[in-house]
Amino acid sequence: MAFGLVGWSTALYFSSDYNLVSGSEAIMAGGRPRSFDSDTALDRALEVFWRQGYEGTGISDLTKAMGINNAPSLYNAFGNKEQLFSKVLDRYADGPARYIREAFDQPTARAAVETLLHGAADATTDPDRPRGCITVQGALACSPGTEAVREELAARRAAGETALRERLRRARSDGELPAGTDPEGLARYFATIYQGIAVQAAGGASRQQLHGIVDTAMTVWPQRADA
Amino acid sequence: MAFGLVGWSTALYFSSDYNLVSGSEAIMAGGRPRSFDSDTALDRALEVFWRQGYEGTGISDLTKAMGINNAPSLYNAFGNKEQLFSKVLDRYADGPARYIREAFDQPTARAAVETLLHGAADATTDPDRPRGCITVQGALACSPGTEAVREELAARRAAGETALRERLRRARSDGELPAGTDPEGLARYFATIYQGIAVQAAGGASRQQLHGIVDTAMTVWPQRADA
DNA sequence: ATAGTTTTTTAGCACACGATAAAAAACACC
DNA sequence: GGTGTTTTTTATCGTGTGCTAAAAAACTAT
Repeated sequence: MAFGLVGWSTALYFSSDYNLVSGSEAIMAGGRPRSFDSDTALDRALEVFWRQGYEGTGISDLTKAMGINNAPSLYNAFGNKEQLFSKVLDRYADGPARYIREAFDQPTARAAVETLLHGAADATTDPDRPRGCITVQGALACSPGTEAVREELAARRAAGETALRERLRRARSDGELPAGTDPEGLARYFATIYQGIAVQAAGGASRQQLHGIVDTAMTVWPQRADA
Repeated sequence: MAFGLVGWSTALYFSSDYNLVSGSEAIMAGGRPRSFDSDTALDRALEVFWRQGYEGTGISDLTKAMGINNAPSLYNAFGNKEQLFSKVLDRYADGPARYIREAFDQPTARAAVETLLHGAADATTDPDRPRGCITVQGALACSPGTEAVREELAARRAAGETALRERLRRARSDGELPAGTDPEGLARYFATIYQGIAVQAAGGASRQQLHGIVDTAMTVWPQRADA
């Protein structure tokens, strides 16, 4: 009874979009095969959204870049423009922005922040990719009909800031940071640096210049009294 | 002869757009009077562009907000969308962003930077205006057809950074900053803070939080050895 | 071969975009 | 009151937007 209900409701949920690409490639039971690879298509879509922003990107820009001939194939595979953008953001986090999560693997908070910011300097000036950061320039300001996208990007930025704050909190507990340190304020400061670097990169600043900014920014790091 | 030629060519130049609003109100010789005030109309246009960005703003959004009934009146008064945006940016610099130029009136470079950044914290969170900074969020990323606007904004940001660099250079000459100070790098750092603050404000950070960021950012200020 | 499933293709929807030609309206000057 | 000038109004233009219904095509399983 319970199993039946659960199974039924689950099937009902998936039936609305089980042919959509979610994580890795979906298992297909028969039917005409896709003429394109979903992951590389997402990479192409990422590049366009990254360069042109959400509102600056048209469906035709996407299909052209993704190697999809017609709009219906795109809608069939990825849902509407907004859903596609979300999938693109996930792929961004797992691809070009993977360095962010990896920075938190550093043994000390200071090394984590340094790795994060120098990684940003590199990632936002990668010659093989668009300048800047899609999370910042994807939709900083937009028309009322795109508010949801703007808010999703703001939420993703906030999530990064939260992770940073928690890492700094832990560093204070561990004694890496002085007891008087304000983790919230410090995390906000480094998030501001991060986002400022994204704007600088979008404006044409060189990789070397951005690394210099990071070096300057790191000088605010609180020193322990006994150091 | 010379006067005639000059007068003629001047008239020719102005004849293409002498009815456009440039700085203050144009002197009109006869003709049907404007049904709207150009400066307040520009203020309304500024608000829309500020909130929605260049590409997120439609002509109909503008006419509605500016109190202009029909598109031709807008085109007649301000030229096309791109020209209107330029005039709006000028009005922004003389209005809500006036604090930027005024910050340079401070007696010391340090006071100038402090005034500039705390001014940014206030201006980007003014409850009576859109969040953030139009120079940053107006067109960070855009479609290929809007590249000129993106570049104009980048140029305006670069101009601010240049002014800051020159002020810091002077401070080094004056002895306010140590001889070993790098004015370019320091100016880039503070410009990054400024732009990061704009992103933070667009994302919903409070005024108080932004002032805290500024206080943290100012701790990098180089100390003289004899201080 | 047939049936079932999925994708692609074809064609087009309703609407919004930036921008403009032509005419009507409202003023100044004489 | 007429003339000249400028703005507003009316009615679009051509193009692009995000999106979709319906049919054809390409596969799997039987």
